[in-house]
Amino acid sequence: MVCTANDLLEWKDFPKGLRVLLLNDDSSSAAELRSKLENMDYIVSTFCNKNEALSAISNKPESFHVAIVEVNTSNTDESFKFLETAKHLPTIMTSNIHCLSTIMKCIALGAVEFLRKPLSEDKLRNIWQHVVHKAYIAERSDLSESVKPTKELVVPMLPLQPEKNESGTKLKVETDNVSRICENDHEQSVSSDKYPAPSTPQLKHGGRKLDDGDCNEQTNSTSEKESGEQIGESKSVETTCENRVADTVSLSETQKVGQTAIKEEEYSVEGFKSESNGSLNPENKDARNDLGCDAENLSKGSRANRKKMKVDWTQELHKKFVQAVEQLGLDQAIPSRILEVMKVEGLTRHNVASHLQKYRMQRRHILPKEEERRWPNPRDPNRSPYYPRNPVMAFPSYHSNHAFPSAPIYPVWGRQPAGFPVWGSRSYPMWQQSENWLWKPYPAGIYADAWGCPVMPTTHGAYSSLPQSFSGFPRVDAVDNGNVQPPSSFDLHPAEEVIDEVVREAISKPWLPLPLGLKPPSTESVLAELSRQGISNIPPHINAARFQ
DNA sequence: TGCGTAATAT
DNA sequence: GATATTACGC
Repeated sequence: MVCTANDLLEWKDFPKGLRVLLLNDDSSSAAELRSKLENMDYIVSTFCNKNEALSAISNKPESFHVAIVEVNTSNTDESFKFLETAKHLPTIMTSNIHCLSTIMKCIALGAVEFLRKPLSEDKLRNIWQHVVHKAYIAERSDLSESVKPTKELVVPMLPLQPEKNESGTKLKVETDNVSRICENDHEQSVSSDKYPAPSTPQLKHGGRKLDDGDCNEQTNSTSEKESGEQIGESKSVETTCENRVADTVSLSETQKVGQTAIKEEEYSVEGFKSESNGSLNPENKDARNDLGCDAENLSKGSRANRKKMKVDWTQELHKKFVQAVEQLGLDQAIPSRILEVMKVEGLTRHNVASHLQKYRMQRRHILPKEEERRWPNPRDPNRSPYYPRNPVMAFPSYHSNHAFPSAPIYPVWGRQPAGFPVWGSRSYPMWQQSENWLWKPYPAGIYADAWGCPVMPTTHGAYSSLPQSFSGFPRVDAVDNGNVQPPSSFDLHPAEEVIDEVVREAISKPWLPLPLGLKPPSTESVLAELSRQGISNIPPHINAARFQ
């Protein structure tokens, strides 16, 4: 280790006195560079020969904190060898070369940064950051098996940084920043030398000032915020725009890309899509909060990236939801249980609760109105008391723009004004109607979700396995109160005469939706009946519908 | 801690 | 305006 964290702690006036090894074939160029560095109170040792430089390093490793090596077309191999040999020394490559492969190779061989010429003072001034980074990384590596918090390690270094920390508050902000950085670093790398120090920070952080207690929105990307570049940020007050990102190439860039990709990784959940980057998992909220000021002050785009994802209640997802509700029964359908039944990864109890809320609202407020409209007179003799007044929501309005359901569909039956027959309970509003909570009519080949056509339970098992609305004929009074009660045995097993009456009515009035509890006839039986009646030509749009 | 509902955000 | 999310009381 060239320079340890402890060394830094004891280093007054850091980075003054930073010892720089300068390896440059071109003596005039070297002299110019040396002059600049010395003006920054750095101690420069110039070499024009790789072997001499390596020898010096070998003899007195402590003599150098950082190396600046000139690469040109004639000495690339030499430079590469230097990198390979002096791995422990943070080495910055400088060059006029714009060849990406060369740059990449340097970085791959351990160069902490590749600076294109001309070298601005800003670039040179900040070379010390690589020393800090290296020291910190190495220290952490040594402590990899200890529980020593990274914050403890780095925070003491802060006072060594510029005098611009004027107040405790400001320092705290910066401290937090650094600690977060450390944590991020910790996530991304375990092996220190594997990853070079961050590229010259000021080049990417715009004019963000340390003493600006507020976190300005001067960064352009989240990844920059989250990368480890803020170490020594205080040094980057005077930033020039002349050599921005394109001038600086280092693996940090690569790291950041990967890191960002991970952070922005989307959940791939059936029926979900993300409107913003980030995890669907709302637990990330905590992570965001942890970012505190930074998170709160990200640019608008970044903020959007961190926005909690909205769940897109697609038809498929809603179907799962309703199935879960059906399975549990309305009174048992609480968010946590629905969540369990749905088994949709990434979906949270909150998501379900919200959806359940809407679901209930629709049941409670819209359906009764619809029912009133359809059955204005409660004493209507045609109104069978055995029809539930509040059927479960069958066809929500949302996602009408989604593709047709791939799920099994119910056949159409009866003739509707629009020419589309439909199965369903008479107590369901006709779902082709334009009420906004209903599915908008499909242009052709009307399909409906399975819940649009509840069927009589085929078993008489435990009540809890069946939703009231589907398990027979819930008591109207109970439903009207908004308190759905388990149906009585009568509800579960209506008298035969009642069933007969319902069936008779269904047969005599085929244009009405089927009441709850009646299954549509099978394809075969329909075709057989039509054939028996001498009807052999089936309209294509009916035939196209998938009969079950 | 989880639920239901109202308020707020998108 | 519709819907999702969040806040809040229970």
